[in-house]
Amino acid sequence: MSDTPILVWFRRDLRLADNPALHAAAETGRPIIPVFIWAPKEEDPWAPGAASRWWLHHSLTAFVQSLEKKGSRLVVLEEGSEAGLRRLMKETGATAIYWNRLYEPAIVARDKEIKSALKQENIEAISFNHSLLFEPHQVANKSGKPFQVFTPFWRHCLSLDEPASPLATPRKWASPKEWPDSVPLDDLKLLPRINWDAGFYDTWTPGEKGAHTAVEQFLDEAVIDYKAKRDFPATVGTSRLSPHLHFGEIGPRQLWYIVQEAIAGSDRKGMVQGGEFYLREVGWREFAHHLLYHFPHTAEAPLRPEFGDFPWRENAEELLAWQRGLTGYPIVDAGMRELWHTGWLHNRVRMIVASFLVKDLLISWQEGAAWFWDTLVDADLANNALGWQWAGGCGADAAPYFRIFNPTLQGEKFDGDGEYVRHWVPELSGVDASIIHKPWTADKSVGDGYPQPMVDHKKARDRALAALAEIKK
DNA sequence: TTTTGAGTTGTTCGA
DNA sequence: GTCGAACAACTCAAA
Repeated sequence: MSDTPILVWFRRDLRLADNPALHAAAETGRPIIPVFIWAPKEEDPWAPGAASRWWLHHSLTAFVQSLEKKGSRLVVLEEGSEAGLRRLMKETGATAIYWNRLYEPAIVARDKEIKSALKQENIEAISFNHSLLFEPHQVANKSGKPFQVFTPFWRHCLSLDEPASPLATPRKWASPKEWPDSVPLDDLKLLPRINWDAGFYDTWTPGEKGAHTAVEQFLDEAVIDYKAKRDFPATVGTSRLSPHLHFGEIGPRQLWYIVQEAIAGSDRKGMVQGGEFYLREVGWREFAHHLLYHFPHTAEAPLRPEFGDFPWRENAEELLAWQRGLTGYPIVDAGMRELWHTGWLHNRVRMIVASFLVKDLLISWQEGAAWFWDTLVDADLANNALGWQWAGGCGADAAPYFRIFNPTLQGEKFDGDGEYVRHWVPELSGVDASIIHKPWTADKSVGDGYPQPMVDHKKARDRALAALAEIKK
């Protein structure tokens, strides 16, 4: 029994360093069979979108290579998770399964079921925390309830014990004498059939190594001025780590210690402030997971129930104009085109395009969330739900009622010289900075082929306020 | 139980 | 151009 193999079930923890399930399995000295199961139906209705699948394909490819360097392999299955695990145990004589926990409602339910079924049969099924600094069930306010406001949530987290130090990559581990069959990665058909992902390759390097390169770059360049620079989409002022974090190519505990170390090792004031602000953003990721775990309906439905009656408009044509980046508001269109081209969008611009869809067009945040889900390489259910509900005013935001972004003003504030717009909206590349965020005010027509604004913001704002007043009653 | 203080990211108006 | 107040009285978390 003690030398039977252990299955290490990899999901979105595609890394060797600080991987608790792998680490624990390696400690036993028993043979390890790494397994990945592609069973998107089990995550329904939130099976990975197209951009996510692109990332997953390349992340798995990189992960297979790192495993092979250790003399190991990745056994890929395409079937139901429980059935696949059982079949593999039978085939290999494995008597234990280790994995790292996830927190999406459908996955929690599935994993719980598998765990209790296996445990009843005396199979060792052990799960670990790899993806959060503070797990949802550890954090509660003084009345024992989950938090719904970020600041007290994060203050509370920081008062708890510091997250454990990251685990080292196991130097080596035993492998089974014979490897079971594995589905070739290409057979999963994760890559898009039409070639819309060309721009992704210039932008991203999925995989554990790519994640660490991104961290180093962030520490070298951006973290110093993070607080000041992170709002300007034309500069590389953010970490761009979100997809790496989502797929677990790096974990937040690693980030926590890397950033703390950088702060301690630097005498530059901006580093302390930048580092702390950055970790606060990591805290938002924690908060998003906290909320989705404790309020599992919030991927689909508003956290604030009164928003169930909100008079959203349905308008396929306007939704399409937004998706295509043809709204006539340059900063919105630049953002939507960056998203389409790179599978990612700067955080400031996410807020701007979201506010435009929800407040200016009065199209529901769920429509926006669905589009982001399909097009973002970092699409993450918890973060997506929190972000869109925040934009919609129906989520965890203490004072949302009068916050309606003005797309012209936002453009002028955060892309003052128009560099970002010029890059993503070539029709406007020759337009002067003074009017690039309001090209419709030009004396003579500018921007060949660029559309007129699809709504008048002032009127749209009044319409949104009226709609908000309606559900207040 | 009641009270009190505070809340990611904003905009507009009028001085 | 800059600044503070109003937006509208809300909800959460802690004392």
